Amino acid sequence: MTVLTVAVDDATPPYEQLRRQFAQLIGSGILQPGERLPPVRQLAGDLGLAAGTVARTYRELEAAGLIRTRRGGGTRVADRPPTLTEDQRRQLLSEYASAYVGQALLVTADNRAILEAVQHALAVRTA
Amino acid sequence: MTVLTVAVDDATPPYEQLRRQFAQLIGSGILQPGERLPPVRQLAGDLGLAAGTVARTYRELEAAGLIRTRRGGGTRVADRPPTLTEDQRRQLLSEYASAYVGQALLVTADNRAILEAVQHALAVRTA
Amino acid sequence: MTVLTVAVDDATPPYEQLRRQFAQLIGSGILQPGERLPPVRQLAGDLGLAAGTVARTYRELEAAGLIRTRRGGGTRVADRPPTLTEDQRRQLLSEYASAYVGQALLVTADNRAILEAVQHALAVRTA
Amino acid sequence: MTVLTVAVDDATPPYEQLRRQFAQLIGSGILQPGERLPPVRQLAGDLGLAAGTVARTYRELEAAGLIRTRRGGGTRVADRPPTLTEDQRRQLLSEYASAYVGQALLVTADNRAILEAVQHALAVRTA
DNA sequence: GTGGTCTAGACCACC
DNA sequence: GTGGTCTAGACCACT
Repeated sequence: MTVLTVAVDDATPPYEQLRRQFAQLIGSGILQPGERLPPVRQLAGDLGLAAGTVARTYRELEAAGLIRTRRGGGTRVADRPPTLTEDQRRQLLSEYASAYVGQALLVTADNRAILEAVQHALAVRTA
Repeated sequence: MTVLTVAVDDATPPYEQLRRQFAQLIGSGILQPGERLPPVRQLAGDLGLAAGTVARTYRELEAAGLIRTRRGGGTRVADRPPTLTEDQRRQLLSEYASAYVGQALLVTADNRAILEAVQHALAVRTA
Repeated sequence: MTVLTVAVDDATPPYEQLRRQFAQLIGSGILQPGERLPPVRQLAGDLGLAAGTVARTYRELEAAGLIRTRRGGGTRVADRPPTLTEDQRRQLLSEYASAYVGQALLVTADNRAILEAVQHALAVRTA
Repeated sequence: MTVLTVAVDDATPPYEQLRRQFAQLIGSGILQPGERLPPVRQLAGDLGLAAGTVARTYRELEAAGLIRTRRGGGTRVADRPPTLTEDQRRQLLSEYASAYVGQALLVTADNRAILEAVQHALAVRTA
């Protein structure tokens, strides 16, 4: 679970950085339904955060239906994480791609490299 | 210039959202060297922000060498925006791609759609 | 910590006056690595400034790598403040000396007094 | 007269940077009583400033008694620039030296280099 | 309690 | 008219 990182110098607050990472891990299936998340205090210690900060992340993930917390039973990925309509999927994917291309163009004018970087990332993620 | 937007409900602070957007517009060449940026107060009004917030965005862009401001003379894109080494380019591109793929997998498991969305965004941007 | 002062009638803005003073205190070792800086609001109150003004000073010092701030955790001198190349050192020292001599000549034509004032200041600082 | 420079990226406003430089040139005798200063518009053009900015510098120098302006007669160094008491001289010199030492310590811990830089600057100035 | 950000409006420096 | 800085106070994120 040490895939998780928090960049202190990022203007985006830690609880939100964490939330996004969990959302990705769950949405991509790397974290499977029913799988256990690390205890709040342990994760907080590992990342150098206060427990309350991690607790807030879990609270927001639960509100979004991505995880479920049971008293004394730890925190687990929800059995059936909420889904989107096909239209919403397309819309979001298009926005993400546009944002990525915007960033990538800042860094290279090479369209081919921009595509290959995605292929590479896909290969790594779905390995 | 109304391509610029600020999402109030985003945890990332407005001055930083704006900064990133300008960085992309400049890096991708949509804003050309020497081209004028909107006056601080006008942009602030358009976006519903305080002038100081936009001023901070401009200040940070100038510190990064992307723009050049002259008191009383407006704000323009720098003549020679700073460049990166080839290694830095590759590193950044790889990070961006990884983040995009992470988001995309949240929304679809279809690798082909993930790539096509990038191709589409490229087509639009470089049109 | 009341070595710090802000001259209201100086054309140099307060945030910059403060920044320079801290830079000197840190660079000369009067403020040691790890040592705590006064809280933003306390310092602001002591100096008759708005909190945001002091906050800006701290922000710029952090950007320069001289200090390290942690949300909710106060502000401290960085562990390893950044260093300069030998060439940069010589260049800067030469500029500072030239500026000093320029000021001193305004006030006395006595070369010996100009040197002795420096010796005296050195004795005080490194005491 | 091209000894004069204005650093655009300095937080100290141009009119004040200029004022200090003239004060030094006059106080150190490099500009002699009665000697002519460059016309406002010419100097403004050379430095890339608006005429009003230079005019303000001259206005403040005249208010301080360092120069005198006569209609149609250009601007000249005052015949008897105002002087300071011996105590004021000592006090100011001490402050300047202290500021110099503060800056220098930021850049080198070598007391000897700090003194030699002053000797060098003196040699250049009084050459 | 500590730092970060934002607003609203004011004044200054500059072109 | 344009950018820069400051204030005063509010709310948020974090320890």
